[in-house]
Amino acid sequence: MAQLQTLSKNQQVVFDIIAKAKEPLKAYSILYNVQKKGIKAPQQIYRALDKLIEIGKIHKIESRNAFVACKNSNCEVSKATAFSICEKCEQVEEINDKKLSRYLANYSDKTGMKYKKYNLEFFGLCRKCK
Amino acid sequence: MAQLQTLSKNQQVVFDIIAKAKEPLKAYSILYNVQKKGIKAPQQIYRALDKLIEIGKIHKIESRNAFVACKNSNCEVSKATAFSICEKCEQVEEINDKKLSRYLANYSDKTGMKYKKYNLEFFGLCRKCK
DNA sequence: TAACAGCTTGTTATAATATAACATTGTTTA
DNA sequence: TAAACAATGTTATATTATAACAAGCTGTTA
Repeated sequence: MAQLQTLSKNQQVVFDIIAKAKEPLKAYSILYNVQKKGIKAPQQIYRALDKLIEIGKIHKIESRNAFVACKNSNCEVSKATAFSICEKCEQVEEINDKKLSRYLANYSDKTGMKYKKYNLEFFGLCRKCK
Repeated sequence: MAQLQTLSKNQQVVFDIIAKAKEPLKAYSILYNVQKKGIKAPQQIYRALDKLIEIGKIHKIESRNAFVACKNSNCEVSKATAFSICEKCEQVEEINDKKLSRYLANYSDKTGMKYKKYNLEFFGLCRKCK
């Protein structure tokens, strides 16, 4: 069951900007965009980002140091993420594919490691750019 | 066919340190370790790293901003990478699993995107830490 | 051999990303 | 209401990465 999560003021401000954006946003670009709302320091952004990631409202695109809103199972803790990234226009889409996520969630290797989480990033050219 | 690649002086120095390390190395930690060899500036490290990645001798662990030597198909351009990362001891292993790599290399989603590359990072606790 | 192209190096400076540390305020809840 | 916890504000600093420019090496070719 998705838990209703009340966002704090800063968390809501940061989330709204990310959710409205069409592309992944960088922390400092978020910062510049919210300075009129009284948020002045990187720390405030990063704290909000950390919390939003923790509760699964956003994801970090590790290869880009940028953040996107979760489009899949809103409000669920994010421990299984997959993205497609266009190397030309930098458009990022979250992949929502039950088969893929089931495959990866059940994956176990020979080292005996127990996985709790994964992140997969595909790179290529999107339909427009190819 | 794996192409024999001659590394330049700086490239070799940086590669040797990464290859000898038991854990992923950060760029600046590499820098501190090679200052006795005459390499003084970050730029020299990053240039070597870029080249080594390009020719597939090392990989970047994106979630850690750290670098490991390729243990799989040495000297092949790296476009399909998978790692297991222990969240406690930070040990990283490259996963070499034909089935997994075949599955991901052939993966295509409904957006019509053509993938040339992927990177997968699994997180959990290694055998020692769990 | 001179001119050039391509790659690598060296160097200084600076940009971009992220966290430490400390003081304060708000909000639950026992 | 006091203790516990979450969130905020703020200054400073650490960490990661690139820009920009000058120069050296190596092989080609005209």
